[in-house]
Amino acid sequence: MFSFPSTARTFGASIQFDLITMYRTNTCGELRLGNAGMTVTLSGWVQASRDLGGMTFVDLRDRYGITQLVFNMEEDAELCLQARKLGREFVIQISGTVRERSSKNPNRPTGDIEIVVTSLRTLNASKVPPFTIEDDTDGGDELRLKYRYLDIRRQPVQEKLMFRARVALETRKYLSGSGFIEVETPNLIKSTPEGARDFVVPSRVNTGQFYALPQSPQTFKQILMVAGMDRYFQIVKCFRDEDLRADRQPEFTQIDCEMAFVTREDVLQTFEGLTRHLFQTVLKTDLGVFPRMSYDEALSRFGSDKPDVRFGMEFVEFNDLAKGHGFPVFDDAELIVGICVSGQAETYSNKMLNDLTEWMKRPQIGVKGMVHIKHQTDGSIKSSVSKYYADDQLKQWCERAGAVPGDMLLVLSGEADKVRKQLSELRLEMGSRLGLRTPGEYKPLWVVDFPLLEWDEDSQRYHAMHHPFTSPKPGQLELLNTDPGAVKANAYDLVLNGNEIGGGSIRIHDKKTQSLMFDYLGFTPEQAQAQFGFLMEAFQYGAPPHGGLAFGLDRLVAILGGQETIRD
RNA sequence: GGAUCGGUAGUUCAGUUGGUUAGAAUGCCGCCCUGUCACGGCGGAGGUCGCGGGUUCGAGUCCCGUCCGGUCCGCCA
Repeated sequence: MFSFPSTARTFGASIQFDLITMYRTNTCGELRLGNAGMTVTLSGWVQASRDLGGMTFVDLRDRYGITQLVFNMEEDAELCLQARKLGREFVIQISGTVRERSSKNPNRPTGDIEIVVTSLRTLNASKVPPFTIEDDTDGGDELRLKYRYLDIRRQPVQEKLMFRARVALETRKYLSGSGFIEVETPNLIKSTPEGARDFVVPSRVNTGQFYALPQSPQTFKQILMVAGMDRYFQIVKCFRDEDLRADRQPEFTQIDCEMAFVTREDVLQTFEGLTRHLFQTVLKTDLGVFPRMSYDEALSRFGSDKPDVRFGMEFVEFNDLAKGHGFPVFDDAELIVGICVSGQAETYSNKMLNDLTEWMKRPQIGVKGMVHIKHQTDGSIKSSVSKYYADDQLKQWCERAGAVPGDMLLVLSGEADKVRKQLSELRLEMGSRLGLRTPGEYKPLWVVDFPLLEWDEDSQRYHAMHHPFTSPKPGQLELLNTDPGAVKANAYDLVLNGNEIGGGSIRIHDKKTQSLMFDYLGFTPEQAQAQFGFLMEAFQYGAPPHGGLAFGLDRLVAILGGQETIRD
């Protein structure tokens, strides 16, 4: 594409060191037809160059856009030859005149004009980049990370960074406007394990001693409530030394908030407001009033504590209808539960059902088998369990599930907790396959009344489901001794399209209850004192009732931006 | 910690049952081209097939080991 010998293009060969008093009069994204005739100076990177022989076009790029430069052999041969030498990603400065194009490019905001260049200066040459700096790059993930500065030059990445900044700015605006004060909390702290492994930083002064990096500013924000800050927030890095996943990073950012003298209702209203504000300002979408659902209800209707409520396909239980008909798989099962898939009785062939069953048998899900009942459009029943149940009996199943002719039931059975999880996966998969999880549709949901404790098989004891500072719902503390698993916490999660984007609780604010909790969770008084003594001491100096919540900023940004992963 | 998939040209990938000189696209270099914008046409260069060992007349291909990366499980209040 370039007609000069490669020696002329070696790194730095043509850098000019004249005194430059000004780099640009405009950016590469702002000139329009109305600017025609203006003399301008632009600086930026060479995106691409097209040498047509008699004339050469160069696309000049910066953060704001791309502007086409034109060089003509007949008008200025020397300059045109100079332009041909430019390689990709050279940093150049040009001056010239804005001119209306004879053939316009409707795909670019600046596509109606071009710059007739009268002077060209190379500010810095560039090696050929290892991947193309285009919207659809040819570079793999690893390469893009190694040359992150080149990756970020790409417009889609720049847009994502700007988008994230905008979400953070709108968050600050909203919370500041609601009386929240942004406070920075320490990063080099004493280890206060919260379930995950701590990252650790060796101390230079005390050899052999280590600082921990915070997994969240949880205890600090509670201290700030005792300190009378009333309303605190922070957009803060948190660190957890655990293995990564597509939606999980060891270092991530939270919008962390805490409020004093609030009930659960106050907290939910405040952060419903924040979420609505973000969707309003960033996506121009009104989320309306967020529905609420108890943890127990979410689990029995959707098998998940973070259900995607963009579509129905709710769980239907069949224990009474299924048992006692000689089908051993069902007779032995703790729970027989299914979903009704609308209009698929005749679309889903046996092969498709087999493939689906194989998909469900993968170790990640691990079902042993799946029963289907097709309510055919002619009113008949086709089922994999016809051997054990009469058509009339199976029609009762359909009736319970609200299945009309043309619908299909998919039924799983087994141990209750496990089978709910499995059916939840199936529900999401069917929702995706049938296109019911509409991109651009947003259905928020508060999941409330989480259990306070969770049984852990490994250690044979109860663990805090949220964290040990979460308060039980009023009047439930006494249940701890009789039926610990039934105690509900004053905790809540904000769920959006099947993603947990935030979670929080009303906290314990008195030493007695907090000690009781630690004791119950298996901390000895000494351990509790050593790890959380500072908090319990603070609670003795007039700790106000308080509660709060934390959002995962990157997950929120990913959902707002319609992304699958939080990586970029 | 475990399972699994991958590593071949600058880059993204293909490579059959183990068999001649390892291919494509794109990028790069050169020549031609005055309205391109994924410019076009012609030509060219470019490879330690991740690394080490083994089987074999012969290994990109099969086996063992190892390193690196992805995904999933465990883990992640």
